[in-house]
Amino acid sequence: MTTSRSPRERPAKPALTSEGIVSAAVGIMQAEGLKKVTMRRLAQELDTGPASLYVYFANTDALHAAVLDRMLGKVDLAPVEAQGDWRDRLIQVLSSYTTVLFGHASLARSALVSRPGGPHYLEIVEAVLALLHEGGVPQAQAAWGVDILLALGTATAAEHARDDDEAPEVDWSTYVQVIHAASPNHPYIGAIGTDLLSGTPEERLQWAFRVLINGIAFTPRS
Amino acid sequence: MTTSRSPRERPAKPALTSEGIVSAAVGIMQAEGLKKVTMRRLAQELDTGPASLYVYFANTDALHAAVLDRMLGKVDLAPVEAQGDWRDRLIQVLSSYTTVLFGHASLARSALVSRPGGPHYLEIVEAVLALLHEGGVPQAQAAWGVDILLALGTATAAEHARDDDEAPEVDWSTYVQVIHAASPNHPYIGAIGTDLLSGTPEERLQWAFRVLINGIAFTPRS
DNA sequence: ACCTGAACACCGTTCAAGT
DNA sequence: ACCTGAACACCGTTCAAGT
Repeated sequence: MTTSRSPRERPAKPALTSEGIVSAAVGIMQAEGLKKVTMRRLAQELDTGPASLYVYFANTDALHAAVLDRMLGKVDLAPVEAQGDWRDRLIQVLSSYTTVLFGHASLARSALVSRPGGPHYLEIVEAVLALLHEGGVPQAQAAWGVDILLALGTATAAEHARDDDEAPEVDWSTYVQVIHAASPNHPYIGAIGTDLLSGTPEERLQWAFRVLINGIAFTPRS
Repeated sequence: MTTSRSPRERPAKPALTSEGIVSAAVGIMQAEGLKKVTMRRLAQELDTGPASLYVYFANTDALHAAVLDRMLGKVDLAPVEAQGDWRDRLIQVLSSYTTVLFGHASLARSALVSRPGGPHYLEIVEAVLALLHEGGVPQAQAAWGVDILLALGTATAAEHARDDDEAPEVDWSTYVQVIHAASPNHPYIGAIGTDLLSGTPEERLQWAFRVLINGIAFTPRS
């Protein structure tokens, strides 16, 4: 009487699909961090056993890669079609990419492990290539340049983003002390001092993107 | 009769020291990969219990960071004092840094997690700053530039290096198929085609370093 | 083909108790 | 201060058996 007629009373256990599994995984990640997105925890959430998930994902890395590509769907590619300097619009796309990863450090790290190749990642590659083309960057340089631009965004996110469940980033004053202590034996570090660490991650990354765009545009290949 | 007089028969259990623990950890890493460098496995190697190691390292990440800095001692900084174009010598130092990380992908990944700050890392930073100074790169640009140069080396190693115990890198032909499949909807990817993936990681990284050096030298901050 | 329970072989970290 | 055994709370992955 309770079970067959009224699926709302106890939500019917939904059939497993890759999409559904990834959705559940994203849910866990947003609530508790990627560290908790384990085969066992996910199976529990889906009311099944861990072994069932291996029908859809070969291993935990593959699962994380699928979560990553799902998240990359949030990247804002509108600047490609917008008005304005191509450099600025390229930086907007790259910043959006980085921002998505910034929210989940461990996700950025997984992007380093299994080079992303999902559909959303390809959209981003296409967008970057379109903007480099608009800027008249020689094709050979654009071909190798995309990779560098995205890799630097990924690496920055992996370094600076912190998941909720992780140890907090080391205190700034700790670094200042390290630099101060290093000064006697390291004259160049001493001379530059705290400017080594100045600026927000965002400011530094903006400059880094500009550096790369200039370098890619003006450095011939071999 | 056997134990007290002749330590060679059964090597005396050495007292624990940070240095000794790291040495044992490096040994395990070289034999079986960083994945096996766990508190439990290491304790077993040192003939003690896992809890003992927490006197020296706050957690597994801290242990891996110590292993990383030990490895960074192998980076060849001689080009700093050598003759020749400063750019070429800078690339030599950066290549040496990357090569050390290439041997152990998971180590490179750990460098992304806990920004390295050990003594050997500082030596490398100092070396890079010395060469940028020699090249007349403005100090503000050098200050932020070091970080980018090393981060790109780290990221490249994290992406391309494979540990023995890991899944092998995805087949090149797989990527070619992905690109081919993407062509209809992604004109720029289609136009560039396999040049997106051409070259060895080393060739690409050499060019990337050149791109960065040029960009850093010629892109003013703010 | 898809799903499952149960098992194997591991983990990190803490804590109370010892020296 | 340093070291330890034991415990708690987890993991990934495989496999034989079921539907």
